[in-house]
Amino acid sequence: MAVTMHDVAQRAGVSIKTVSNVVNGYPYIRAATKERVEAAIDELGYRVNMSARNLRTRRTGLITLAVPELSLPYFAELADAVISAADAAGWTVLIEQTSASRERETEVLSGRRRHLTDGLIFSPLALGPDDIGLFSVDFPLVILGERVFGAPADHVTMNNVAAAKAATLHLASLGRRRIAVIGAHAGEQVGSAALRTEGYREGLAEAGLPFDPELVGEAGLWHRSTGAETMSRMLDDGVELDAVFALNDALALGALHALHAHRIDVPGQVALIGFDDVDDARYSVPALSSVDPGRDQIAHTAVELLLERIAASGDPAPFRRVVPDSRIVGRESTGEPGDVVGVQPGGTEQVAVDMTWA
Amino acid sequence: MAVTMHDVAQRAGVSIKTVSNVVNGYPYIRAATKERVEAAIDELGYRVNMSARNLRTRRTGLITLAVPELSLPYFAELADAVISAADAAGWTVLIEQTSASRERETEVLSGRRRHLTDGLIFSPLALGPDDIGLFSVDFPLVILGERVFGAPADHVTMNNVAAAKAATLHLASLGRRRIAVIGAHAGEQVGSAALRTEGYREGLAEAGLPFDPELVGEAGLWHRSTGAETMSRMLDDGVELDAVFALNDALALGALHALHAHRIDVPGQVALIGFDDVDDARYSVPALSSVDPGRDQIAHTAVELLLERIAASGDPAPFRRVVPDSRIVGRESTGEPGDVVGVQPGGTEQVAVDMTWA
DNA sequence: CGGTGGTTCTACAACGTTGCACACTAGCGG
DNA sequence: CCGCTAGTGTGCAACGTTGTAGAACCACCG
Repeated sequence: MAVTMHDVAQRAGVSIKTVSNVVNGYPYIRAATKERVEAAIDELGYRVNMSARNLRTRRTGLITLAVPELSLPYFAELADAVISAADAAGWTVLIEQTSASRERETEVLSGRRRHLTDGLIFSPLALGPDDIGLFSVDFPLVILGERVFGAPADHVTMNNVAAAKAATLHLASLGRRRIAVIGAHAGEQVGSAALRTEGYREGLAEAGLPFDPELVGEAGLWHRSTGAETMSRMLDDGVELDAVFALNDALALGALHALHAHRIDVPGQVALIGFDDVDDARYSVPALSSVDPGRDQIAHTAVELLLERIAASGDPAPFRRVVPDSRIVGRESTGEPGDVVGVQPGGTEQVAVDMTWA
Repeated sequence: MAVTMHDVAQRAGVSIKTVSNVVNGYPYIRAATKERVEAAIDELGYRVNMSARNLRTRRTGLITLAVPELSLPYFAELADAVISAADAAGWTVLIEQTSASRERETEVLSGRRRHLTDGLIFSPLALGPDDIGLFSVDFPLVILGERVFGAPADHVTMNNVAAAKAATLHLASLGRRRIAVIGAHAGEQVGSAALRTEGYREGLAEAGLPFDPELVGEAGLWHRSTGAETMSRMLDDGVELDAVFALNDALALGALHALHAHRIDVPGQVALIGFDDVDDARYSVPALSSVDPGRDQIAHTAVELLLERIAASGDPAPFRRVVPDSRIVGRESTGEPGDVVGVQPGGTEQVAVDMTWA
């Protein structure tokens, strides 16, 4: 049924191995031979059988990207960027959705699908520092996000604290004194919520503004709906505020909805800034100011680090932590035209871990 | 290095084939033997080598979903739904982004990656009826969308004309007389734009409203930016209108932005409805009315049809065309609370094609 | 006691490819 | 004319799994 190298070899009058050599670009082949083989390939419509090649070479040419959900724009855009970056390097990406459940995130690290691909780029949302043992794996792994630090793996993250501080200071620089935050997670010590809230407090302090617990809006899930609910609750409770820092754009867009429903003008009465700079931000009404954490660079770097690990399989090279530059993008919701109004530099750090690579 | 069935067999004191049988759930195995094998598997941390299994069984357990771009929310949500549906059936999805380019769409049908998976769910945006030859392929294929009809493959589509007509009639039922459309493609005979514009004209006719070319806004790409530009242009040109039907939600959200910039109240002065019912629609300001084309059902059906084809590989079963029910969802942008205000039924059609299945 | 049928396990030969080692040719310097 | 190198092509043996066929064993029936 399917055409194999054997068929091609027969038709071109050469050995199977020569066909293999042609297909793989082995240099020492006479031009005439190469042409004959290529002609036979075209005529028969031959395609390499990936399963056989993968079995023989112990490589699949695939990498996995594990994210909570594609219907969250931040992750959809991240996936887009990762797929494009991998594609440019000749690799193919398989996406796993974890729904941010512990069970599924654990499965990503050890489940049946693990062996389908040569490496994993993983953005955990349920697993945390207590699960760090799970991340000591014997395959190339790049961790994304703010939940797991110090695992024996490369890590691409963002400068959450600095960027959140800059966002808060930006609101203060506009003359706002009652700056609320939306999306906090009470009592959490790790993760984006904790880090960004920390940045918020640092920003307040530097601006000489008091921290007021009343201005902290909790929201476990960072969805538009929870952003709207939290904002509504604060407004209904009569909290006085003249600016809002939402810990991501979905929350911000939800909050915007609620502000509108309460007939509050943005940015006239309340200035609003989000975090992530998803595509939507540009087109909301009014356009949403946001923090661009360097998503494209994150995707690009993650793929690059992973492919390096795969290529160097076995080398106990030191693990790296990379933090891209982030930017404050000012748009209508803070009364600006849509420019980058601030940059927080990132950097790269070598993390020597005395753990060898399998 | 890696643990194989051979190692497990040795440890459990059975043959390799018995390990294989245990792993694959073959029933005639003594409980004691099975336990011994399973213990050995656990102790050694054995995982089946997919490449070898795939080579032997001529199946990969993977299917491809080819869409233009994940950063377009409609496709991100479609991908989410397809991955979930496939996952529930034990299959894994590989996503290809085509950027809606002819070259990449052609490659999806015949490129090097084709052989990585057992079947393809393909939503073409560049290829059209003239390329129908390309769709006569010898592998399981399910086509999505409105660009290619009559190809020898299963097809899941939407009732574009009926739904667009219903959306237009809905605007008319609110008393609007000058209903504009945004996103038309002049001169095109196929694709979503042509079908939805056709539905728009039918709706006008049924409502007894005249068709006015001035009310037709062209927009090649269906992005927020083009929606905003087109809407702005029409308003700047002084076109009189009291309602807008945008051919997708991205256009609608862009148009909303432009309407706001022109200080036009929605829905007070202009009622607005989109198409696709993406998640965003619920959270714009004001919330956007839209047409839900049955996205979940589309994803679910596409996976189901594809897996059936894969299972029945070789059978020349008649091809099917499936059209899910679509719904008009009325929200604030048409002055409604957020309910389904109309359903257009779909259906299934058997398409006998005298072409056998490879 | 032979035959029958179900159960449990195994040996062997693929699946289609590539790594390795090697054979052969031609050219060239010594 | 020998030995060496560079260029060109081949045969063989894996890679780790499963399909096929059948061996061995155990009741149980007539």
